[in-house]
Amino acid sequence: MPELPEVETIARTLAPQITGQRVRAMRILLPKAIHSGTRHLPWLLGARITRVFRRAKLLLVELQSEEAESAARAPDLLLAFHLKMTGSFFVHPPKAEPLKHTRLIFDLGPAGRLFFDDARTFGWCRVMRADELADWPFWNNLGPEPLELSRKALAGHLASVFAGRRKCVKAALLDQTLLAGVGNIYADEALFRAGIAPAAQAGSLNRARLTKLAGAVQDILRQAIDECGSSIRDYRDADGNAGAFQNNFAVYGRKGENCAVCGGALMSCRVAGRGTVHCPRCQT
DNA sequence: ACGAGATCCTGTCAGC
DNA sequence: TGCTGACAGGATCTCG
Repeated sequence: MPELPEVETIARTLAPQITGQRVRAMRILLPKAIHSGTRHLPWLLGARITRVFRRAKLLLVELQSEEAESAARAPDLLLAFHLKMTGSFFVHPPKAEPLKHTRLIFDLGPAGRLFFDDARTFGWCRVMRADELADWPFWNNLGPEPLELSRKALAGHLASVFAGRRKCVKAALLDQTLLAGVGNIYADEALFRAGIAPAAQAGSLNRARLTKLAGAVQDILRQAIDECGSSIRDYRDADGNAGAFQNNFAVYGRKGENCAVCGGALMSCRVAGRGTVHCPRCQT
């Protein structure tokens, strides 16, 4: 379940392996993994990868088509991947054949074959011209990056987008149009650190509590990036390494265990349709 | 306009 | 031992 820290880690580990390489061929093993239709696929052939980066939970691969390269124009193509729960990348040797869950293969010639694997098949890839990004509603509706704002600015942003909202704060944190990158794990962890009950109404939180929440979200995301993300079951980065932040979880996956702060039992419930663990004594 | 719930999908695990 | 059902969850869709 790659959230912001996991996608960031994947982008950082994948970039040195594929930047500068050309796409020689592409193989689609699961057609529904391509969300954009196939009209742009031919442009990918011969295109050179110029950048690998992240926005929200999207992994973005920027390319320069052969046509743009010969005309000395800027990179003009973009692959946008959403890994959803089980998407992963790995660069295999040049002749590697697909694995059980391989959905897409990008043949990079002597540099190897980039596999997009995804057991649960929720993940997808959009193939776009770079200038089509501005017309993509999903992209346009994304909220700000939590680590690109100061703590004060993030608190102010939360105050403004949560104002008047009756939905619970956890659902609001998971809403990518309000804030980008936070998923179920880091929402639970941030709410615990901030001492806020997941079911509290978003619009009911005062400025002091929102400031605490803003700090908790930023701290948790920074620490998780420092530890290369969290590995639940099968998450691996593009070097095949597991993250380590799962060892720091205070609540996620710890239902029934004792709260590290007050010693009371951690409770499990459903909030916003998601499995949620919290400490009823520390979070109000 | 907003919010809640169902939906997609397959691997894993608890319980019988 | 082997089967069944619950569960995991991001974004989208439908419905109230």
